[in-house]
Amino acid sequence: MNVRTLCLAILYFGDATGYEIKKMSVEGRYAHFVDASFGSIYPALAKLEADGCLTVREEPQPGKPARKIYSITEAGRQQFIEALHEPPGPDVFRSAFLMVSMCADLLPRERVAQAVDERLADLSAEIEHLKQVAETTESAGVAWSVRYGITCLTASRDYLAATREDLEAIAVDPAGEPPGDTVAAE
Amino acid sequence: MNVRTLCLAILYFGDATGYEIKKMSVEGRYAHFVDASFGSIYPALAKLEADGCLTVREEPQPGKPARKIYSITEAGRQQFIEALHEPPGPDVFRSAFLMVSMCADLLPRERVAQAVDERLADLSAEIEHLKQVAETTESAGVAWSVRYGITCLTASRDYLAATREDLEAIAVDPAGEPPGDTVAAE
DNA sequence: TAGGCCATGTAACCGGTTACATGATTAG
DNA sequence: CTAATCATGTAACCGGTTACATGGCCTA
Repeated sequence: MNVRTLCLAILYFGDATGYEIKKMSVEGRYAHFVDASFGSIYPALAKLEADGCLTVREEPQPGKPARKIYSITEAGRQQFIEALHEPPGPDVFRSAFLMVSMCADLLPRERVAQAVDERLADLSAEIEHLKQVAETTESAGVAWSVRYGITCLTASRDYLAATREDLEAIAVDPAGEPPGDTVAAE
Repeated sequence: MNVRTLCLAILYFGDATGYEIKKMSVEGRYAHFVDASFGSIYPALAKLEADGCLTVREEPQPGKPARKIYSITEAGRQQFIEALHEPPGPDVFRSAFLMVSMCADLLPRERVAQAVDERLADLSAEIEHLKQVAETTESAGVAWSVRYGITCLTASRDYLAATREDLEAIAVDPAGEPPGDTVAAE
């Protein structure tokens, strides 16, 4: 999924400015597709408008640059539906935490514990966020997706909370050998 | 996590060639960090060697280019441990399936069912793969990580299998209005 | 009064992919 | 006979990020 399609997706469900699209792609319920920056969104919107997929309406604001509110056109809707029909690539999960847990035996216990705390906090925050989305959405598809997300994230959080002791026990003893020495003895 | 660190991680646990690193980063237990291509791995290994993080040993093979087997040096180990101490970014989950499920009401039921089938197959394949890794690993950290992964993926698969009817019921009736028209009526 | 939020946009950069070049061996 | 696997490497490209430019309003 590229920024172009993301813009189409967001605008399918309502008008928005580039600034709002950025926010939604980072914090909102569109956060699991591509996290686009201004440097990619503004050019994408301009291109989309030139292609006839969007229309703009400018709303002047005293002292600020005018808000450029984009609306999707029929051509834009069609392009999005087409994109939805394309075979989706496999889901991608990239985790720096996983690298820490795989290498727990190379790290001091406190470092591993810290990584677990952070991951647990991230997980809880995301679950809370999804619960808020669940309360505000009217779309059945979004509601199903949110329940799915909450289920997966909760399973992850619960397992991590229940087994963190096992993971932390793998880490090197802070009083024992300094990190690296155990394996470095080749 | 960039390709450089990935190479260091893989070579920390044993010598390998660029070709083998590629395979591990796509299929192996390193698949959840960056999926690097040859075009990024070979230059990274050359740079790493120039930086004194790796040593190479060439193993000539009749008719094929010589295998260049890389080994990590003490400097390389230190750099990897340092990378492990850096604050890891939040975990990233990117899903085209999620876009389909969120927009289920814009798609024909068969399209949604197909996406569910594919996702279910991906999930099962990955669970099977992790079970195989579990049988072969000797590292306690890898073993913990694999159990964690199996737990999360199983929760995901089970919930999807249990609620797929709900999701498919959201899709547009194939006998009814063609996709797009329901919402397009603005 | 400092910092964050609003709001747009451009240009340089960069990390990665894709395609290319080369070629023997093995499995279907 | 074809396709995949092994095995290395380069060059063009591209989609995205980062940093920059501008500036008023609101909150701590």
